[in-house]
Amino acid sequence: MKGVLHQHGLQVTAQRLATMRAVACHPHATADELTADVREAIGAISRQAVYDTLSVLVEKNLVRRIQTGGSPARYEDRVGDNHHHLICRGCGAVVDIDCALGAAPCLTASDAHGFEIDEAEVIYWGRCPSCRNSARVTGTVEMAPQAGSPDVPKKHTPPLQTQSEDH
Amino acid sequence: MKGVLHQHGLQVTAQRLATMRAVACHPHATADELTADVREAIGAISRQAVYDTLSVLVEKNLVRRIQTGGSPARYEDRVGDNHHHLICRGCGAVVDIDCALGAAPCLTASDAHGFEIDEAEVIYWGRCPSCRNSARVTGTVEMAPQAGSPDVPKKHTPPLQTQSEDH
DNA sequence: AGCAAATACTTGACTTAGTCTAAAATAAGA
DNA sequence: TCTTATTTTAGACTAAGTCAAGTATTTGCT
Repeated sequence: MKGVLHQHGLQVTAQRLATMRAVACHPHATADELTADVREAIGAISRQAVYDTLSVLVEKNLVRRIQTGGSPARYEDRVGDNHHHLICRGCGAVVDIDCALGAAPCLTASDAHGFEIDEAEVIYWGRCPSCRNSARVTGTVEMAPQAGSPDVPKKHTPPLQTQSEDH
Repeated sequence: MKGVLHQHGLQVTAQRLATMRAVACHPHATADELTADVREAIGAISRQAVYDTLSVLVEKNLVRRIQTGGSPARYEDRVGDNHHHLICRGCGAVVDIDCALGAAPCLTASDAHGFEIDEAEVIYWGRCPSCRNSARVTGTVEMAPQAGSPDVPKKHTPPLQTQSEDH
């Protein structure tokens, strides 16, 4: 792990190592969650140091940043293998999905408009099993909610069940 | 246009009509850009009214919200036809791309993990022709920049050349 | 046309996620 | 060990968007 940093011409610091470890242990975690995790591990770290480390790692292609749908950026370890993500509209859980089409053919757009394409990001949006259930339960109750869609969990304090299901 | 609002049980107001018109004229524009546009059209509108109108339209599936990569949300008119987006890493320009695979087969994930998938969002990341050129020009200069990647345009005041190339 | 109720708009404070800057601390090479 | 370059910290700042209370506009009804 130290070696990886060194190879890329980066100084080896406790903060960086701990941040890398945190990303490895909690795929799809937000910067805030990672900060909390690193704090538990090494006592203290500034928010800024975590952001900085993550940016450096993203730049060096050691970590991938996933930024979607208004929710804060998430980070993961799995780079290089073109895999995609399945995100629950209800609770925000993120699950890895292997590319439906094999290696990287989904990189091919029908018409590139002169662009030089370097990545095809695919995000499947849906509802995880438990959110499907709870939506159904709420739906049967005969208590017509005042306003707002009944299934969107009010946006505050997202449950954050970030779990990876590697296989 | 009034009819569309009416059909969905929404009150017809000048602000809403103007906002709809703005989205139609400027696909992939941000809320701020749309606000500016509406102000030109009808004199004044609050930021909040624009956000509110856009949210309602998104909810009714009359407008699609595209939220990616740290840049502010963008809105477009084209709904219902499963098309994708090609975004320039340099200037943030967004271009519509017809689905490479036909109607909607890209909705099929290899393993849905029990999720009920309702949308597959595909974003192609790359570099538009003009950003490719300017990067090359800057690259030839023998002036080794101090820090940061030489091609990322400093993040401030994004050029916002949001242009749609419908065909 | 006029009126009451429902819906929409305005204003301005607030929140969240992230960035900038300058100073203090730390690591690496001589 | 000393010096210099790089990192980290702290805290102010910014951008994008949300919340809430009060005011204004639409709409359906008479």
